[in-house]
Amino acid sequence: MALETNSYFNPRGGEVKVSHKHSSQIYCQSSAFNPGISLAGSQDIAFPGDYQHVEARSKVVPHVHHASDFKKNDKDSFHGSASCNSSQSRVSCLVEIPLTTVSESRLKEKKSCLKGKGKYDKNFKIHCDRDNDHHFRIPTNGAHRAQHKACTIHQLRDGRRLHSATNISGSMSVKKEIVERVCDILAKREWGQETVQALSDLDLNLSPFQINEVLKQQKDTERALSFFNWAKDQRGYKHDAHTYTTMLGILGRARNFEALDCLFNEMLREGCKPSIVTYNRLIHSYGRANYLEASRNIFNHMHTVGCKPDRVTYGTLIDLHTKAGCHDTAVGFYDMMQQAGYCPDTFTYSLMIHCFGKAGKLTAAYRLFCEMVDQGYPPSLVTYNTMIDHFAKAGKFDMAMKLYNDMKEAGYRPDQVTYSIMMEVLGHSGHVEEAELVLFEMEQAGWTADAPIYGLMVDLWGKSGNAEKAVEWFNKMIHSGVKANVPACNSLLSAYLRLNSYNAAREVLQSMSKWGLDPSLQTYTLLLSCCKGTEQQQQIDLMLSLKGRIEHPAHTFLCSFLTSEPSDTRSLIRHFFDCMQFEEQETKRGFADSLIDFLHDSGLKSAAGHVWDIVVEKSLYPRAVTDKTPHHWSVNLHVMSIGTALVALLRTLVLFKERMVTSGVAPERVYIITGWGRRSRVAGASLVKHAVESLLNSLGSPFHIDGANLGCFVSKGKPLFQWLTEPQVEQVLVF
DNA sequence: TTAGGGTTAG
Repeated sequence: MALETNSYFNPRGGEVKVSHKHSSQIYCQSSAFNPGISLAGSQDIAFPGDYQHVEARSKVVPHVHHASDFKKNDKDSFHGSASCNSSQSRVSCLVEIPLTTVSESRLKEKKSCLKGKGKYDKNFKIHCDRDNDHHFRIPTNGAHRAQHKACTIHQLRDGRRLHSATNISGSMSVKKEIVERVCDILAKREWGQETVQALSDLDLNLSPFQINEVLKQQKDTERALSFFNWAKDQRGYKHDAHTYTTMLGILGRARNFEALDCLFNEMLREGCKPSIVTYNRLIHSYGRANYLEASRNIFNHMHTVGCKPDRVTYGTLIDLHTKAGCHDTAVGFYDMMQQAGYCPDTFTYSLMIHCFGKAGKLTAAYRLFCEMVDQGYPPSLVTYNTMIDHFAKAGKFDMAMKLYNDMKEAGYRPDQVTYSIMMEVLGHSGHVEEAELVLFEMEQAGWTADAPIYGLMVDLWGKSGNAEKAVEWFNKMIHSGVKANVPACNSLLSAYLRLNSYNAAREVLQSMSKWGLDPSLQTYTLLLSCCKGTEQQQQIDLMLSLKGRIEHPAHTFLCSFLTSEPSDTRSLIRHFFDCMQFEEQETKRGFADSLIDFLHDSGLKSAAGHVWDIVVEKSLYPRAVTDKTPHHWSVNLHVMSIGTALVALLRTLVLFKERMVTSGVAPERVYIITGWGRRSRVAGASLVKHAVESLLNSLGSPFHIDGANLGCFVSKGKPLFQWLTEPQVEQVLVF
């Protein structure tokens, strides 16, 4: 049963749709216009006759939607109303549903009507998609299905054989029951002959719609694919763009790209045209697995096949590139989106605010936040959380608090993310006890602490050097019935390693093993970053003693790296990072940073250099080496450890020298950005900066601090080139 | 016909 057109209420891009979703449902939906309100709710009401219930649902308006009981009137139709209210506006729709039983042929000539009328506050306007009367029409074939439907439901509940789905297509609840039955069969056992038999016993001709509903509920990839292939073999059945898209999404989520490619080719071969959603899912699947180039290739491919990217396509690409640290590319996609005629909405604005914040461009982020408000797009809870986080991490606590209050004023209640942000900021600025108070406040507000929240408390106390409090919170987590997870164990481990309490650290690792928690790449990063100083060998032993149920690639890698001199270092490193393809870039960067620092510290400079080369090749440091302009080159060592910063600097200087030799042109200026340094305790006293400075000074470099930026060394290109060709410098550069 | 896609912290 389809509604031909909707009534649109559109104050600031929000809309209210009233649609006849199905013969048994009326659907009233409103979205996005009030900054203060975010949650959805729905209300089902009893509805006599063929129409089982009317649903008034709102994505935005939480409490006030209303749908009246529909009453039969003397014109042989039902009438009633549905409304959505918010503090700023009210929308209500009067609906009238004729209930005349007509023949199919007559239906085609004369369609029954559903009339809707909008009422609204004076501040907002209603405009209608098709006509000014706010009329919308639905075809309906009335009550003659009711009898059949009742019979089918009865049979389903009876557990007897079902009618063919083609005969019972009229009822949503029956469709749901069929889907549930199929899902039950799939859930009961591993895929096999029994499953196939059980499915064929149902004797159903499932439609692509139903197959898709089943697929959406499948958690197990293999099972989903088996079901998908089973469906394909059913007589008269053909997958459509929806089922292909859902299956592609499942394979993408499981990172099974071989099967994904195969299925996509099959889709094309079968003449099933990929939709915009198909392409968006492919872009997302590849991108989340760090195959960013593949994502961009799909984006380009869309143009060649005439599929115009939409706001979601651009949003996905913006998000992926932000996560990979390629902020400039993300901004490029944002510009492209606008050139393609899409103005940013709340969602896209939030993505870009996140992007600018991650790129360290707080002013640009806030400018965009203000722009979005000016443009009439209310910030969402996510937008507020993001902006608060950026301000807080930059130490602008007054602005963070202002936005926090604005957010509450706009009607949002802080959620777990908001509380986490507040806790983290307090903890990292030395106020761990206040962070505890925020956690209690969170619990009073009705949220329960989960493993990540407990883990955060463990982490904060651990980082403040208080392992006792860290373990106290860890135990609180266990006692509250929350299962420990790997990050929480990592935090406790880190607390002990920080204090050189190796026995306690070993106990944590043993507990992890006992609980079946396998060490993660972060576990190895932690262990590696502690392997320093006089007790280095003891720490290395601890690290190498670590074993999960399945050996982590980092274990194999570090063993072969630390126990003997590997024959082909570069291919070993490359192979390891290939194995880490699906890890988050940030996580891999953390491991690489610890590894290079460790190798540099242990006098294995050559190996450290190889690791740097390969992580650059793998785009783990997309922002490290950039050109401000063609004549202004720079290397950014801002968030690196000392060892990594020095290795990166020397390698980049070699690169700059090669570029000058090849092009025969020296840049006007070259910048070395050290910032305040990740390891710095006191503002302005960056350990990275001092390490870089002493290296440059010891070699008599032409770099110097220029202007107000104390964290930036500058040199002109020509004297730099001369310096780089001096024998004692060349000697240092080769390792 | 119905349905399918993108965001924040740890």
